[in-house]
Amino acid sequence: MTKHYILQHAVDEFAHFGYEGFSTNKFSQKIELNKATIYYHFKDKKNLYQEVLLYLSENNTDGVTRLMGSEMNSRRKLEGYIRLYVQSIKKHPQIVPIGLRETANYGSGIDDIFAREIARDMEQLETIIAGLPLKAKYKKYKAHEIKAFISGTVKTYYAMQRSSAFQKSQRADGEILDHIGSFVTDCLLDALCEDKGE
Amino acid sequence: MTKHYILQHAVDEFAHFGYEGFSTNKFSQKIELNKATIYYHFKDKKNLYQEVLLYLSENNTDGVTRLMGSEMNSRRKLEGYIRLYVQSIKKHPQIVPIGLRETANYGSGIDDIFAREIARDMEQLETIIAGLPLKAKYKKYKAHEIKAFISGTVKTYYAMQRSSAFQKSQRADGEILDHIGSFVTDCLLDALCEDKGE
DNA sequence: GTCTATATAACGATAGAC
DNA sequence: GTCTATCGTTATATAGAC
Repeated sequence: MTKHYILQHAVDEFAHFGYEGFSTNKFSQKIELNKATIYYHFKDKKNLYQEVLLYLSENNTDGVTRLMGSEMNSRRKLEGYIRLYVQSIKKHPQIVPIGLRETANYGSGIDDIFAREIARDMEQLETIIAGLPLKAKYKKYKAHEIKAFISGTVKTYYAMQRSSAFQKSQRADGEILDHIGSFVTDCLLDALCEDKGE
Repeated sequence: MTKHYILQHAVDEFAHFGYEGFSTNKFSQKIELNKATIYYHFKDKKNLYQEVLLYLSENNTDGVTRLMGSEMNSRRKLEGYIRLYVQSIKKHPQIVPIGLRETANYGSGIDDIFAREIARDMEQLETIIAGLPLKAKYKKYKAHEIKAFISGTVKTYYAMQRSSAFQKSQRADGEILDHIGSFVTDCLLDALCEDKGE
């Protein structure tokens, strides 16, 4: 299906150049399809980008919802939450640059549907945290700080490892992401939770 | 001085729209200066952007260097390192969106001078970490993970608080940044270091 | 559903008057 | 040092043939 073909390649193109840097001219040439064909399948550039965002966020919330319904304790649920996040980036590494740019735009390009998905994700993380045996000094922190820790650290580390400004370790994506995922999980649990609590 | 006037406003414009989204036409109208005047003071758009990056990174490395030469123990030095980072964003909040987009670009727009500054910063952080009484399980982590934690979490949290997609707390910049700075500091020291070590 | 051809606007950048 | 005027290019988007 042509529409799917366009979408798949648009994910890479937006990840590489960003929304403003994305050119329909160059993109159509690169994927060897006429520009008008793209406009037949997608209303405009903005619509194509929104579909890309939707495609990248698919099934993420489902996994977390399944996790919430499980019998695990809160420590395991937080581990699972981070693992699901890492897995989503393994599946679609384009989430990293696209997500970082969205963060940089202070959510100006986020529509209502997306805002609601974000709110739901934040509520689920909030629930997990509420079940943790938090040390007293960490009780003032909520889901926002933890979310910023997880997504900020994982994306930044992945981008650093892919960056030309740092010595490239040339490790595979999966290895890099598992590594930083473990760091975030260990760091969070060791810092925030009472020893061997729960 | 006109050149400084242009630069000051360019910082805001690039922070708002990104490099590709920055229009010399609109920018010149906004600051009520002729477009040709801008091109008299700056060779081209790329040069203006590089000067913006340079302006935003001024004096940051100096503070860290001063910190390194002090008599503090490594815990205090790490606290100081994070505080200096937070202060640099307080002084120039535009670092957040611009920095996030640079990270998203995997360092493709970073020239050699900048790459060397980054490398030096990383070495200094490495030295601080080497002096910490790390728990055995954290000895495998280096400056890259810690750097990603600090800069990723602070920037992401600040952007989230400024974002329309989240409930805005309407706190002032300084308050937001001190808050997340404390979180990062506490979290890092509590997780990584042996209790009351050193 | 995919193409050719084109409309219209904005882009970055510069020549030259003052 | 700042302006007017304009160049050449590229951008997003569409009308209409097939």
